[in-house]
Amino acid sequence: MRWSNYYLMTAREAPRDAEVISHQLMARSGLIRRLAAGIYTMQPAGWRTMRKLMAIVRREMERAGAVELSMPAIQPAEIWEESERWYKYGVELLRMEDRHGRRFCFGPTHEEVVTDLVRRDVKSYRQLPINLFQIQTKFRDEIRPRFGLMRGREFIMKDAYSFDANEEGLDRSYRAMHAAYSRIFEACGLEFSVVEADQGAIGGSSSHEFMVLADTGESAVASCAACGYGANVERAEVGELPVPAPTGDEPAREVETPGTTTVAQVAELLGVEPARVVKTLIYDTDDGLAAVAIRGDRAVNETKLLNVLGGLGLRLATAEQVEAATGGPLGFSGPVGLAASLRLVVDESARKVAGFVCGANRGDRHFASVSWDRDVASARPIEWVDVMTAEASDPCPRCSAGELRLSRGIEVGHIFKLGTAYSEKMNCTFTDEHGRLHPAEMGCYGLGIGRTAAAAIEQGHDRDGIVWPAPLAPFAVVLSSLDPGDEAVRLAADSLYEELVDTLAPGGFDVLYDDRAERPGVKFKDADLVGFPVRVVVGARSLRNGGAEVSARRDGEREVVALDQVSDVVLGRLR
RNA sequence: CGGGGCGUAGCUCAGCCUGGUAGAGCGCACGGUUCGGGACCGUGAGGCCGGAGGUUCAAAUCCUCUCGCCCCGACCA
Repeated sequence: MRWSNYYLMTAREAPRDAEVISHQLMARSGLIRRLAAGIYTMQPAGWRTMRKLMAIVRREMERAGAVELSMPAIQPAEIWEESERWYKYGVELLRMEDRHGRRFCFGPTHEEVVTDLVRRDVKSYRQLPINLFQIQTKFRDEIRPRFGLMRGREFIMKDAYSFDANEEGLDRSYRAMHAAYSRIFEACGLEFSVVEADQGAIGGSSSHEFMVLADTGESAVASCAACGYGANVERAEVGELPVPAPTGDEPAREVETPGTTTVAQVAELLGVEPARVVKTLIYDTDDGLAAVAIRGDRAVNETKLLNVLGGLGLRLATAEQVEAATGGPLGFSGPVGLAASLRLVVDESARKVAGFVCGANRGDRHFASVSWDRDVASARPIEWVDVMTAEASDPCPRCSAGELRLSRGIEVGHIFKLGTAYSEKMNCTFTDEHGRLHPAEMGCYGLGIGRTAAAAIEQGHDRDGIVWPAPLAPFAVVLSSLDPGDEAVRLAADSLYEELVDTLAPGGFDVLYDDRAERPGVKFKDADLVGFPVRVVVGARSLRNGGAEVSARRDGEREVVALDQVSDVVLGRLR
């Protein structure tokens, strides 16, 4: 491809709305152009990167036995009502009506469509397992799209869905996808880690996220260097925390604590460590109010809490709701004397605190030396749960040696075991060898194409621009002719271009020939900005020096190479 | 949805407070000088100052409404 005929326009400045580096560099290097919030055109060079990534994904998916198809983006409401997600998915589901008033949505994911397809085609265990995938445009009406391709409203995703006859089969399908994803991200040259994830609204029994590690990532990950445990912070467990020393069997007593509405204030006033204080939060849930108690030095993990309490959402109760539920003002709630009708869940970590301090459900009053068994459980039910947010340096939940480290990552892939959640609701059943009907065991596997490309830039860039991993670069090689007006240079560059194309094409490597009538500085800056892994420079000077100059974007290492050696050297650099 | 901010040339922005001829840099076109890390000089094209309404002799500027966009929070397959 000759740059003079191509469509690749670079810019010195990034658009004002570009906040993260990948967005800035994609915009500056002419890869993407914003059309509306979270909606982007893939310009030709950007689309080449997407196509390369999609080719890798296709190759590895097919190698893992998945079969490609293409499902509609527009989906009728009926199947979403069957799965009940028409009601549960919320505002992110872009709904619409056709001219007859029939209701549709623009698919954010395709469990319903694929389940509807398979239930019509698959009748027997002999037809299983099946794994169907597509690479397709999705739409999610994100509350806050941002960061360019990292969190768009319209975006390209590879989604796969497996159907098995039993759980063992699902395990196999899941492991095959796990392995395929690992190969994909390795092939892309990305540093990533696989962590346990929260299942969220999609449901199911198990899920893992593939995280590309980057400080700008939107997801927080907890991991243990000692044993390899890794989990999204939304889900991360915590090992045994040190417990404050027990205080003996002294009875609970009420103490005056004027104006102390925070754990820190109470702890200071009473001269105890915050871990000895148990804080009680009142949450407003789909099923009414619920009280949540946790050690005072720790934060509630609302994702875990939502999983415990059920429903679609929760929020902290208002001061009025707190007062109505507990009889005391906000800031003085506690488990002692709470109405038995009010649901009480307590984090396991608080269970081991003997003789704790808690709110008295009266203004300016706390209880001290409280015992769960003696003072709370005797009067009402308690649900012991894990709703704690993991923090850095917490003990690892899996091994005794390690401690948790928190880092940030970009979620580029997510795999789920769905089990029979959809197949039961949508009656996707097959006949087993004994003639009995069973719902299919399903898995679903998503991989963000644009997000992966953006993550590659977050991981690979420097002051001058993008440093692509070679497999994802729009072109593997840029050939810059510095003096296109000079007959000798032009002839040498032209023939070098032809030769490079011939030599590299069989290996799947492509060449962009910068034959533009631009000054050398412009060509160098553009080549660095767009980030072609290998650069070949031909100019009057290089010819005098004996040929062309070959250099690598990543380390800048240059060498002058005789013209007839250039293709071999370039090929060597790319492998 | 709550809080904050911004919409002026293709891009980045000034002008607005204190109403009176719409500006700069980059980019673009043409001419010239340059030519190995985003050159320089000259000339030029390019704007419903997001939209609507209002105040005023007069609105980019003041007021109201509205649309779009960004940030923080809430929320989040």
